[in-house]
Amino acid sequence: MTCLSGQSPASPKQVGLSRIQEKNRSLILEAALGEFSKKGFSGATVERIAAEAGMSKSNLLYYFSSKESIYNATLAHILEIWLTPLKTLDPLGDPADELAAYIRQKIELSAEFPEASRLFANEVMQGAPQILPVLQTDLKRLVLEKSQVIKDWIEAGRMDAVDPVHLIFTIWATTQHYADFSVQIRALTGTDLSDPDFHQSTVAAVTSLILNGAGLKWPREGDPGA
Amino acid sequence: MTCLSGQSPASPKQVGLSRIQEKNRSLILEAALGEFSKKGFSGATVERIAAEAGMSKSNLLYYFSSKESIYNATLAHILEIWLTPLKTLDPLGDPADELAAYIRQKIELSAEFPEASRLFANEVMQGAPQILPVLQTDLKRLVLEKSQVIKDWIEAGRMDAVDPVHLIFTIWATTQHYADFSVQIRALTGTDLSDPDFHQSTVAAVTSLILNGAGLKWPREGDPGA
Amino acid sequence: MTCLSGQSPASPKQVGLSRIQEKNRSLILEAALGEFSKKGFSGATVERIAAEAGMSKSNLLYYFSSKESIYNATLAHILEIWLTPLKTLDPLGDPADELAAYIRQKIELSAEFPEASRLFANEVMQGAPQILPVLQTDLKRLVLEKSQVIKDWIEAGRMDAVDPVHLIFTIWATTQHYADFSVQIRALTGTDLSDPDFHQSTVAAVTSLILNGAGLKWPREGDPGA
Amino acid sequence: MTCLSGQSPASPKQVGLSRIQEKNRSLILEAALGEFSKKGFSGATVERIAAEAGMSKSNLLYYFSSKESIYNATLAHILEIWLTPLKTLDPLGDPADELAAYIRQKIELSAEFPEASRLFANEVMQGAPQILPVLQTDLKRLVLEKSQVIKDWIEAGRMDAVDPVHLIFTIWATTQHYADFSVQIRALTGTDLSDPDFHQSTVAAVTSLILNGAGLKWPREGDPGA
DNA sequence: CATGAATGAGTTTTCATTCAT
DNA sequence: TATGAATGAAAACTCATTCAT
Repeated sequence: MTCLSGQSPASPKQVGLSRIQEKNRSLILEAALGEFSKKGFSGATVERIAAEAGMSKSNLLYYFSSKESIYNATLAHILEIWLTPLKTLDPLGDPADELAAYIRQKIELSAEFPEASRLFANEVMQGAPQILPVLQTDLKRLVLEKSQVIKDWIEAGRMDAVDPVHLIFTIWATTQHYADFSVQIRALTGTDLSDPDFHQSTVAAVTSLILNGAGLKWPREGDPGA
Repeated sequence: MTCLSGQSPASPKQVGLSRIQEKNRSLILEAALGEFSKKGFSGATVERIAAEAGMSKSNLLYYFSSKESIYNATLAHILEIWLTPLKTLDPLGDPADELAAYIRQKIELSAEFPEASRLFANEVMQGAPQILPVLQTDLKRLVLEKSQVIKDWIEAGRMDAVDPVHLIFTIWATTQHYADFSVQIRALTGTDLSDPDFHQSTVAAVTSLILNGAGLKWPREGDPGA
Repeated sequence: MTCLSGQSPASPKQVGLSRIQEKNRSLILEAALGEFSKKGFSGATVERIAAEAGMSKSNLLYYFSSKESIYNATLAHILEIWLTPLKTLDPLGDPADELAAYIRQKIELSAEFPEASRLFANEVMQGAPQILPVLQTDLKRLVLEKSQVIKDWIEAGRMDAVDPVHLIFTIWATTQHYADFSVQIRALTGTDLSDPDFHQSTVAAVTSLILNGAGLKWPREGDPGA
Repeated sequence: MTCLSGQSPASPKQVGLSRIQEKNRSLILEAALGEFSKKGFSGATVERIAAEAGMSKSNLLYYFSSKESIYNATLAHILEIWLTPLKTLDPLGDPADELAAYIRQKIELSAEFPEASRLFANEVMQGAPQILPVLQTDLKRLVLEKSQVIKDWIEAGRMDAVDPVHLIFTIWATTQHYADFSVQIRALTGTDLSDPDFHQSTVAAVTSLILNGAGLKWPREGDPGA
């Protein structure tokens, strides 16, 4: 993956981090995710991140040499998680099963890591200043690869001729929307993905819409609900 | 609509603004939309907005008494545009035509006002600090009303039994995605909605996916392309 | 009197001011007195003075060319009133009567123009940047003259040998205190000079203290109260 | 005492301040007293206070989070000193001795801390925005208590029936006048309390006036001068 | 005589970052 | 590792004053 990791501590003598270093870096990244996703890069402050991570500003800057490097490390940290589900789309599997599984996984990510979703959305919306290279290389490669998988399914007559890239965009858009716009969703419905019932109805509705839209029967005959 | 307008200049004697005031306010709002959507609230600076609007910082603050009031006025300004399309969904029309028209309009908005879309997304993602009340009242009322329209179509057997709210969310998510994530889209496809071809293929793909997903045949028999 | 008057309007063609000019200058001075005495020179703003005077900032600056010139005019305006009572101290009168009358007048001024008193106090406390020359010339001459009057009374055996200057300072200090510290007085007693009863008891107490302190019987035999 | 202290630095873990903190806070308060008493709250600038205290503006704001908090801390700092003398008025002592001592102490404070006196006067004259609560509680309690002492002396026939509150006000007014109006006093007499001779003559004159005014012989028989 | 529009200098405050220990 | 102390650059906002009409 194109390098996006934050700098190492000032004295990089040891490659292997000590126990306490490992723990503090992790505390910082967690705190940073909260702050950056809530306030954006400019709105977040090093001081609040440090406070949230339970350490002094100075100490935080011992681990990450600048605000930007914390931000980059945070992005790098979530990007991995973010792109994993698509990788699992299996060309040998059944199109409906594969796409349904993908959608389900994406919604699960939105439910479990809404802050990561918002951080990512924020970064991209502001022009992807940090991760544009990653998008242009790694993500592009992945999308091309999986588009081919879908194209193959289409050519094999196993689903309708939907544009694979638009299909992928639609899945991203829909699943991430439930994380990114959760405040709006809660304002309109009184609930959001953190509620298991709403989570389940979301998975059902989105999967059904997209799969049927792609000419795949869903839910399958005799398949209850999900 | 729940009030969200920015303050008027110092002497509000006249409701109708003078020519020059009208023009300057409009210049400011345009500049502010650019800045806020690109940098977020905290990242934007009054100075850059003023420069972009072609006036001094002080003069800008003569028209809007604070950064926040510029932001609110900008939000109020776009909100109207933003909510209009859904209002046009006609209970007496044909479900497929109505939904297709709605999707097309939303994508057109995304193409024409991507910055407005990103500003709105940003606001909601940060917890909708300014517009939450509007979401909870006006938008909620509108969504409930249009959900009922869809429900009626379903009960009349004119479309599949998709959850109306999820259907609306899916349309929002998908259409806005093309504005909000245009940098990512451009990184992956080399183009975006500003390209008429891509615009058209997006409308076709999204409409087809969602309408077919809702059990509505699309494109109709003998309907070429769109 | 050493010159301290504010500048005349921009076009000084006419020495005699028009009716409306006269009225506006007077409105401004009144408003300025309120503002300056409440907030001090730096804390007062031209805008608030203008608002209080019921005109636009620009118009106010048509009458007085700068904030400082308003301030000077205000000071000049009150100084006359401020120094008048001492001038009336009559060498031919009875010491007790004269001093009692002076004290009564000073307290009346404090009651009627507490803002003027505070403005004056403020100016002096900040080093009398504007009126120092007046103090050094006009006021000094007056004090010397009236000190001599008191000295004469002392030499004539009509009162005790109190230092005339300290006597004058004591009268100033005491009488002005009731205006300048009225907030503290109200916090401690629940009332102040604006209450006729308190006004009267103040006159009685202060006069009695100072006159008896100077060896003058007060209140006189058979003189009820005052 | 009703709370009026300024905030502590960022990490308030330790109640006891470090050596360097103690020193810097004290430098700041001293500089602030000078600035605020000379220019008033609005006229003073954080930058000048910092310069006077020999540190950068930013560092000053590391110790006090805002201009207002410096101001409050400064007020709190002087208030203690300010109210102490009255507390020493001893009901068991001789009225003349006690009052003379009180007057002497107050004039000494005026001589030693004229800036504190002016700061206090300024605060009260502007409506006591910060210390009104202190006046209404602590100071009021103290004044009531000491008024009773004086009343007892009067009832015991040890002094004339002067209103105790007015007596206290007169003492405050007179003694503080020599600090607050020292510029005027210097303009009129060519000297002020900083001159030992003038200091002494002031003590003599004021004490004599007030004590004799209250029916107390002063100076006592055979008591030379003071 | 009056006002709306515009501005530049100054002021408070925030904040990432550096320094010393 | 850890932190308190210090700082400079930038940002929002204020306000007296000027300009044009």
